[in-house]
Amino acid sequence: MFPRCGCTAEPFLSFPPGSDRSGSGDSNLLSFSQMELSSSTQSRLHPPLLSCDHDCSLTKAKRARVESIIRGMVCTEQRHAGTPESAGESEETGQHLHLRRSFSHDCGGEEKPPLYGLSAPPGGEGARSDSRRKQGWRKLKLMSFFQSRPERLQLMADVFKSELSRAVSRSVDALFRSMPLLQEGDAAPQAEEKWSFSCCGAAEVQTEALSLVVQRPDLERSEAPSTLLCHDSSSEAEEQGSGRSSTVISLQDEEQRRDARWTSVKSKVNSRSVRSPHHQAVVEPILLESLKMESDGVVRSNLYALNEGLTANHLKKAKLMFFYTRYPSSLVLRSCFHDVQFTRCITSQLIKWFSNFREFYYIQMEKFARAALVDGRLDVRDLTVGRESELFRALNMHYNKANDFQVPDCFLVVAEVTLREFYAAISLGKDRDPSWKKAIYKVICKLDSDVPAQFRIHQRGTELQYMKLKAYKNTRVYEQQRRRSSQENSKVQEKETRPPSRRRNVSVSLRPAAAGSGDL
DNA sequence: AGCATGCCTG
DNA sequence: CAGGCATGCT
Repeated sequence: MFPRCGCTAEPFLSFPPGSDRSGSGDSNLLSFSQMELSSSTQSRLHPPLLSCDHDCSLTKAKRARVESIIRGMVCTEQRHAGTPESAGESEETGQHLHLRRSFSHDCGGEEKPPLYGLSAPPGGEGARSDSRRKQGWRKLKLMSFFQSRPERLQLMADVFKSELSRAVSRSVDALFRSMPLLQEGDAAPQAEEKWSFSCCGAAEVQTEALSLVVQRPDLERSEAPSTLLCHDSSSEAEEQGSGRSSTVISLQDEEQRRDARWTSVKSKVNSRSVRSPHHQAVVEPILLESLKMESDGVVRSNLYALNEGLTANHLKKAKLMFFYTRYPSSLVLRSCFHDVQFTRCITSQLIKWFSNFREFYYIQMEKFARAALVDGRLDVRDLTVGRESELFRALNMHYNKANDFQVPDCFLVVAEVTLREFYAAISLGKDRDPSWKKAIYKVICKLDSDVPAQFRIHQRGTELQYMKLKAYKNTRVYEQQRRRSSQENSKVQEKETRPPSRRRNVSVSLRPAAAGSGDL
C-alpha cells in the first residue's frame, strides 16, 4: 500500500524479484527522504535528479546511516562496558564488536552469498544459542551481502529501517509491559519475538526522546483499523455513502478501547516518571541513537505523527479544508487526516479547530454585514464577495496566509450567502435575539461541499506541497511571473527548467514546520 | 450523567 | 488556538 502521490517512485521502490515487501510494515518502508525525492516538486521539475548521480549519493547516504547505526551499537556498548549490572553484557559486547568488524570488512570485500540460517557467529560460540543473537547475526550477514551490491543496498536499507521501526514498537511495548503497574490491568500478551538490538542492554538513562519513542502500546496489534482507514482514504467520495456503518462502528469500538487503555497507560507513565525516579521508563540507548540518526526516516515520520498528534501542517491543511467544508463530519476528518491516530483527544482538537475557524468566519461576516448596513446599502444584491473584496482578503489571510492555494469559487459563493444572511438578519433586527445566529448557521451548514480527493490521498508534506504548487500554477499570479521569467531568460531551454522566483518561495514556505511529518 | 456545541477569554 | 464554562440534548 503505497502513498498515492500520483508520481513515479520507481527508482526507490524497485525491489529484486522475490524480495518480500508485503506485510504490515509496508508503508513504513518508505522513508521521508524517499517520499521527498519521489514526490516532491523537485523531482517533477528536475527529472535528472533521479539519475545515477543522485542515486549514488543517496546510496552513500544510506550506507553512512546504516554504518552509523552500527557505530551506535558499539558506542552504546562501550559506554556500558564495565558497569556492574551488565553481567551478560560483555559477551554481547564482544559479539557486536566482532559483527562490527566483519561488517566493515565486508563493505570493501568480495561478494558473498547470503548466509541464511547461520549458526552462531565466532564471537558468540559457546554462548547460549539464543534466537535473538542468531537473528542479529543473520541480519549482519545479510547486510554484508547486500553491501557489496549498490542496487541491493536500497533493499537492505529498507529492511533495516523497517526492522528499526518494528524494533522501536516492540521496545516500547516491552517498556510498558515491564512496568509492574501496567501488568495488572491491561496485561497484553507477551511478545515472543525480541529483536536483536534489545540485547544491547538497557541503560538507566532517561532522555527527552522518550516522548518521541513512546508509542501507543497497541499500535502494532490494532492493525486492522489503520488498514481500514487507509483503505477509506484511497477511494473517492464515499464517506457520504451508505453501508459503512459496520466499519465505522468497529472503528469507533476499537478506538474507545484504545482510548481507554492509552489514557490509563499514559497517565500511569506520566505520574510514575514524576513520582518515582527509580522506576523511570527506560529505552534502549541504541534505539535512541538510531532514532536521532533517522532524522529523515520512517521512525520519525511515523512515530512523530502518531504520538505527537496534530502538527502545524495539519492545521494548515484543516484551514484549506475549511474553504470546502465548514462543518466537516468526523468521517471526513478521518479520511483527510489518516496519518494521525484518531483518539478522542485528537478528534476533539480537530473539531475545536473548525469551531474556531467558523468563529472567525462568522465574526468577519457580522462585521462586514454591519459595515455594509452603516454604509447605507439597502439591497442585499449589492453585497457581493469577489476575490478582490476586502472580506475575501481578510478570510484568505486567515485560512490561506501564504496565498499559495487557489480558493475555490464555491467558497466565494458561500461567503456571499453568509454575508447576505447576516445583513438581512441584522437589518431585520433579529440580532436582538441572543440566538439569532443559529438560523444562519443552519443555512450555512447545508452549503458544505465535498472535500476534493487531493485532501484525502496519502500525502506527507511534500506531496501536499506539490498539490499546492499545482493549485498555485493555475493562478494568474503564477502565469504572470512565468511569462516574466520567460522573457528574462531568453534561452528557450531555461524556460522549462528554471522555476520562477515565486516557485522557490512556495516550496520554502511550505516546508513542514514540525519535524517533517504529518500532512500539510 | 455524559456528550456536543457555542461563547468568552487569555 | 485552546481552555473553561454554560447550555441544550439524550
